[in-house]
Amino acid sequence: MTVTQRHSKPAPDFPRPYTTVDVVIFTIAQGQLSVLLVQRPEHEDDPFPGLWALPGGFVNVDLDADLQACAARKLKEKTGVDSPYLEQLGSWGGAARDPRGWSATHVYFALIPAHDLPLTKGANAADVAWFEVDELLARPALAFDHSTILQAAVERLRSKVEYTSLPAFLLTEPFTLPQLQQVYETVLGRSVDKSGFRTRMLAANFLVEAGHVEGTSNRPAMGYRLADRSGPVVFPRTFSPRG
Amino acid sequence: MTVTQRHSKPAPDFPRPYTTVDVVIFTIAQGQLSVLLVQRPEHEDDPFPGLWALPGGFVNVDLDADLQACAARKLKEKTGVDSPYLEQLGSWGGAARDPRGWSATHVYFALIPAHDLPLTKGANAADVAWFEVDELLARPALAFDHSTILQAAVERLRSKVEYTSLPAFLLTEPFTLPQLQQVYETVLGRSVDKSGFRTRMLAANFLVEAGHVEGTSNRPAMGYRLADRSGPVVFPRTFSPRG
DNA sequence: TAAATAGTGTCTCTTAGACAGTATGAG
DNA sequence: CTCATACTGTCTAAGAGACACTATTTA
Repeated sequence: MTVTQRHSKPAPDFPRPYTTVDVVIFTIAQGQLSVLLVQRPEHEDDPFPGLWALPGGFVNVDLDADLQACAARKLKEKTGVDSPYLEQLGSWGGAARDPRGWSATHVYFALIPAHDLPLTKGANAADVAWFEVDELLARPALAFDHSTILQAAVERLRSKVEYTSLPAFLLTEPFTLPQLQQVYETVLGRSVDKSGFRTRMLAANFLVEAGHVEGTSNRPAMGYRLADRSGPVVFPRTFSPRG
Repeated sequence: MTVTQRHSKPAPDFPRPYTTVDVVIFTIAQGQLSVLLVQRPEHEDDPFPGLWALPGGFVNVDLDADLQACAARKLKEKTGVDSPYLEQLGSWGGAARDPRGWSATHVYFALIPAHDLPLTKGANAADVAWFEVDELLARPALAFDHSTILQAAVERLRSKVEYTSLPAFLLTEPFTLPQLQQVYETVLGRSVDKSGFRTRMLAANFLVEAGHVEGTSNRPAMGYRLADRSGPVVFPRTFSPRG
């Protein structure tokens, strides 16, 4: 895809900000909500050398048809995952966030199934690793304004988990209701009543049975798949326990 | 504010997309949910000549400290309103949305109190007018991808109105509960039970009494102001009537 | 007193939450 | 058998929705 200058005069010759796309990639690793980061090059002339940052980079106007495609490309490059849950989080732009000048980044957030990539340098690229979200939030030290962005992403995720089926996208299919409940509890950071949880999930009608799954031990549980992988289901209420 | 090239090498010399900011400005005009549009110049070489579009334009890297400031500036220019409710809606970018080339727009949405600007050309600038949202959605004919963006903005607004105090930002203070209820009903397009509505609003604890307001006729009603104008309050449940 | 709008009381029914119970597998 | 985990039943209390009622003004 190339930029075509059709029968229109060019846009006024304003100085243009840098345009980038960043992706906040969540997974459950080692039983913790985790996010994928890449390490900035150590070269002194690069901004934030050696610091960790969200995966992302400049929009390529020849490769990327639109912003979502650009985000999907970057996600594929870092994780190999092809069709995860991917939604737009927002955009951050200003004069101060990048020492090279005025820049704006379009941020997406992705959920991918539990990844066994250990919490060390990754396999696909050097200097890629999973980090536990809670540790990053406690000691924010990411490049650019990425700590702020990460915080917004976690807030959005935790808030949506209260009333949607989003956590299902963090599991490989088929999964069991106890597994799903565990993911909810991990993300929310609190326990949830089993009976109410099951009623709620089944009433929302977004799961289809997929035969019994041989658990690691004891009684096998029913396995489920998502009826529709295009997006989460919204529950009429929140999970909040009684006041 | 100018772009400073500090002790960092410049960013790689990728072609940069155009960067714009657009604002979806809602108000209640003539008892209808309405949005402010500006007419594109008639000049043949301009994209979408003569069509109506959302107010917005290129980011000015010298004037605008960040995206939000840019949106606030554009809103002030068109309406004179200074500190409305302003939240980010999202961003749209791609090769196809502007004939002049790859572009990305950061979209904000604003709520301003009922405006008496008639549904004709405005006072501040030529070619500015309020349009009823429902008519625009029924016959989408805006420039660029602005019909798509408007639809997303209306969906976001209607969805948030179900469980937040957002409509209060569409009223001038002090306002009465019946007035507020009327705004909810206008935006939602359905009626709401008076008793439940009052209980809910008062329980949410975001209103402070401001003395009785002389109504246009009959019994005067209590006037209220917002306890906190920085953002809406979130209700624990939705407005949905019983199934 | 009538009309109009502001504001309250009350009943019912749904349902979330809590928790105790039963079912079904492994060893 | 026991133990562990999957799954179900039941009680209770909060609160939303529906609607009828009272209150306070103008004309």
